Amino acid sequence: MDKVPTSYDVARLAGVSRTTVSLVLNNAPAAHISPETRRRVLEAARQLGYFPHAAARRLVQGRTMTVALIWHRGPDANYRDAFLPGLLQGLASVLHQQGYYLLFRPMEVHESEQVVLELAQGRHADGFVISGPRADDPVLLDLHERGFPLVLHGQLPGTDIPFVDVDNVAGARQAVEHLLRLGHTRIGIITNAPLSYVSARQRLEGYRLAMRAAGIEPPSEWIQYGNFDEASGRRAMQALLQVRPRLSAVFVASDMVAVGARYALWEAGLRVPEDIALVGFDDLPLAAYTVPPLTTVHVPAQALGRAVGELVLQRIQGESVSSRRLPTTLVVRASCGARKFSSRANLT
Amino acid sequence: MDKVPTSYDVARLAGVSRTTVSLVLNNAPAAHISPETRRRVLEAARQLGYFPHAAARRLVQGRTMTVALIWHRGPDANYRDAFLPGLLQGLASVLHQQGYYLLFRPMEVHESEQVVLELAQGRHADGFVISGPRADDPVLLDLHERGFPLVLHGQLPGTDIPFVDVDNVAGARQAVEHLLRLGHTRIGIITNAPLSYVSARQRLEGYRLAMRAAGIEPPSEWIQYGNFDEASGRRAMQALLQVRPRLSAVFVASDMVAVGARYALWEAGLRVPEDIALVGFDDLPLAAYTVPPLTTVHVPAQALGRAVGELVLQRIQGESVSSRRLPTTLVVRASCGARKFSSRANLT
DNA sequence: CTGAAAGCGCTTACAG
DNA sequence: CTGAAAGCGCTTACAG
Repeated sequence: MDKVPTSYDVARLAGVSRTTVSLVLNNAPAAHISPETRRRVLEAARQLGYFPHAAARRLVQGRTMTVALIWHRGPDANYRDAFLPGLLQGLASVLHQQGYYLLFRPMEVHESEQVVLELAQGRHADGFVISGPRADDPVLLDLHERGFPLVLHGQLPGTDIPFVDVDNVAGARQAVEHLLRLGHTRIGIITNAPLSYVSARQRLEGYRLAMRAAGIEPPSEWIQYGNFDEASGRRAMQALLQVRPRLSAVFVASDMVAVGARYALWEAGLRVPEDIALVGFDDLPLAAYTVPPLTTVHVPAQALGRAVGELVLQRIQGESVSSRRLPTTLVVRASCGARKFSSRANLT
Repeated sequence: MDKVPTSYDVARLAGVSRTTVSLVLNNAPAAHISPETRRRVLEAARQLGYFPHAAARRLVQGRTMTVALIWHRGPDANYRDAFLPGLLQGLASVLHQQGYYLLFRPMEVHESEQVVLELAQGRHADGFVISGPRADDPVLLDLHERGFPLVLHGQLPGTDIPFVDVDNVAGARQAVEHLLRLGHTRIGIITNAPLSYVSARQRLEGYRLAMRAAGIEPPSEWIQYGNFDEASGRRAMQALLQVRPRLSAVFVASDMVAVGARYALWEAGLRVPEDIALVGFDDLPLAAYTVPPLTTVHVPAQALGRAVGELVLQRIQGESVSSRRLPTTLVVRASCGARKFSSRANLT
């Protein structure tokens, strides 16, 4: 590989000192450089294809201009993967706009938050976005308390580390209110995950709030628990089908789980939405192409990425920030029965 | 933020020189350190939470232990996003295993490969994986010729830059041979993209090879062109439905396009697979949950990521490598008609 | 087996 | 307006 030019090469070619090269290239505000000198330096740099050595800059400036995204893999890996491209896109665009780089670090189940400590202490990044934080590790809290810029994507109960999340309670509530408005009263729920997950508790809470506001106290047999995947949705729906008289609608707090629930209905010979109406949560790309298309709560993955990026950048600049709960929007398709459709014309 | 410990702090606490600290922590092979000294250094480092300053190491060692993933966004952004999590996961795991970090850099349509030059010349990374390379830029070839480790994900015609891709020709051929084996002879094709895309040309080629081997010369009206998304698939299928006598099967060289094609069939009141059999390409997660489930050619995203990681690491180590075409596997579900299914029992 | 010294390529006070 | 010098925190020959 060719040797790469240094600021010395640029200085020599332009006939100035390395100081001047640095001043020009960094647009140093104080130092006033003559237009002619500036031009010569810029031209020399361009000609040599010079870009300052990142490590040298980082060392002397004491900052890396890098944010690390810690991406937890876990039992919900498939589920979360669906959000990765959007989140990454949103985060990267905000960072790039401010001249920051993005270090991507997936974390396997067996790895501990020790990884974050290592990245932080070794100054690989100026700040961290932790996606899918786990509650059982003190490292994060310790780093946060020591002032290290940390922002969570997803909530971690019992800490004051700033987080970004979707407003799960309001989103679920919207979904259920929509069903209520359509005249349903016997509305069941399948959660997206076990209640050990914050999001599952919150979505269930939204369901309860909507029902109570309508004067309905849902009995426990109307509530079943999903576990991220389709199989869990199928099982849960089979359980709900035992309820007598039959439920007329079910809110499934995850699109993937909803796909399994829909399968169970098909197996049981029930039509959607004529026999049972369905509303999902997440608005995964596939939701628009299920049969019938799934009415669901849209989760704005890119906006989450941007928000998380904005917060971590503010933290890096030393500002204090407060957590953000992004609003969701209900996407009405055919599975809720709000739209008239012949099964043929509304496949997608 | 607290000040972070340096090797000097560790040296002082352990009662040795910084040289020794470095030797111990880097497991320097030559220098034999007494077990007692080693233990003291390790203990001191642990106690202080010391990790060497990344920038300082990079500067002195002349390498970053980082690979950059350049992710092109383009007209096919949605399409490619579906592969991002798998690719990223495979790539990151290979890199991590060898102690490398991953820098993620999305590239918008308006940005040029100049970005790669900047990252390379500024020594932000030791090597690059370029996903979705574009043919119209000389920067990549120039960097490659200067010996910079570059590996492409997806092919770039007319260069000898090593690439990793799926074997599109063989995959398409498999798909079509499967339909032929089921007794179909009037088999149409909808490409995944315009023929300006290498993968589209190759998949069409696989189709042609299979047909010719069966003694069938498909007329041009059997061939329609998709353009990544569902809408293009719908249009293309509508065109294919004009063919008389009717085709009995269609190979759609992209699952997303296939979803649109399937929609067109629904609109036309045709059943899958009874009236027209369908085979897709890619095996996106949603393929298992279309109605009926889509028989398709599986593209191993994670394996692509691992392969691309292995190649770039070898290039960084100075080895020369040759491009790799990974095999695909046909996933037989219900849309091809090979599996008996009642429409109810085989929704998923 | 261990330490003193040089040097990686920058930026940044500090002089002039 | 521009240059000489120090220093960021490491690793690595080189001595001892």
